[in-house]
Amino acid sequence: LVSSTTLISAYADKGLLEKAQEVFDSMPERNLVSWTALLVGYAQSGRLSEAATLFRTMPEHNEYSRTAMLTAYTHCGQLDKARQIFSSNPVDQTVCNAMMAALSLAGLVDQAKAVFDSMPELDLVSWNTLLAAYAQSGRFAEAKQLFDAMPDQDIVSWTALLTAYASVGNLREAERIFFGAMQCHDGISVAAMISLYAQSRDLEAAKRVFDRCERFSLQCSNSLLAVYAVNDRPEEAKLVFESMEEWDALSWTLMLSAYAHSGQLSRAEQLFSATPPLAAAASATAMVWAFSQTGHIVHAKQTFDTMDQRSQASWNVMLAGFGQAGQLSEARKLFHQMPCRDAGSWASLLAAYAQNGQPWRAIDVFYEMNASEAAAVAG
RNA sequence: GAAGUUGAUGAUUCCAA
Repeated sequence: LVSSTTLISAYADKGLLEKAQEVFDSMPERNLVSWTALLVGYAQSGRLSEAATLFRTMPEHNEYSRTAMLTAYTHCGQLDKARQIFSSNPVDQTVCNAMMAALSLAGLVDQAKAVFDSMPELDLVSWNTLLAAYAQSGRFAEAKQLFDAMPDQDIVSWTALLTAYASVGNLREAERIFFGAMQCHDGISVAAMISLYAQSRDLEAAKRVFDRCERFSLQCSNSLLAVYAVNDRPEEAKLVFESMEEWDALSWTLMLSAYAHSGQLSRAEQLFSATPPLAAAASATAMVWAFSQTGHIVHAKQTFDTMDQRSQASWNVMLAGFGQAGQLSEARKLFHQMPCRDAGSWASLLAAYAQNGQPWRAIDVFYEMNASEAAAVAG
């Protein structure tokens, strides 16, 4: 039982869900841990419907499975469902922390603070979550105040503080923290500093930090790849990509969009054909986007049709593609085919009508939304 | 001995640059 469950987790981590499912199916008996491990696997690959089905059919739940499902809904923009899990179960520290993160992701920082205030016990994750919520929403004063009030701080807290300084454009203070106050670093803290330099348009400094810290490779490389992709430097991106020792789905997406951004569509296609299964869904989405951007809506649709796992983002990208191409009836059709819709889907449909001289239909669409969807779009 | 929550990075709407 234990070793099969370990195997499920291992496959799930690598995005090999078919394998994980196979192991799960062949188990003579299962427990909550095995169910949850598989659920998390689907959730992390963005396969929400499969995760939800597992959650519904599993014989029992505990804090682990509830937290996992709550987070899965959050990452797919389904805050309502996350709230439902939260409010219909007994209070649990980790579930509260996850709910705070969910609210923060939806931009509802004050509601996250309300959860924080209601918690009987706070741990480091609770403090860090609220700190990050302030930092990400540009509420610097509150972030700093909370940081100083925390019983103790770890590298997560320090990195969040770094973001807080960045959000108010205080690069000097961020440097002082990164090179001075912080006593240790990991891939994410270095990646944060890289993108901070990139935001202040100092690509040289970004590269310098990267060169000094290559031992934290994957996260730092992705961060630098993103810098080059956005700044139209496909050659430098290629150098980074080829020097990497491991790649995740994001690395592939970044490299593809570096080519796409610079108009090198054939190079993008070439790379796309070499994409490993782990990155297949993300890469295909990037290609759909690249084709739509360059007016190749037919190719975009073809690529979309060959995908066997469609994330929420991929549906939205395709929808936006039809909008840009002026194919409104296709857009509307796709919108109704989508298994679920998040704020981005509604926004894309609205934009499609608005940009094609039919703003009144956009208004109709707007009134079709229910209140929570409208709130999400407004947010 | 196995599973969940927090920090950086990308693609989808609007705006800005």
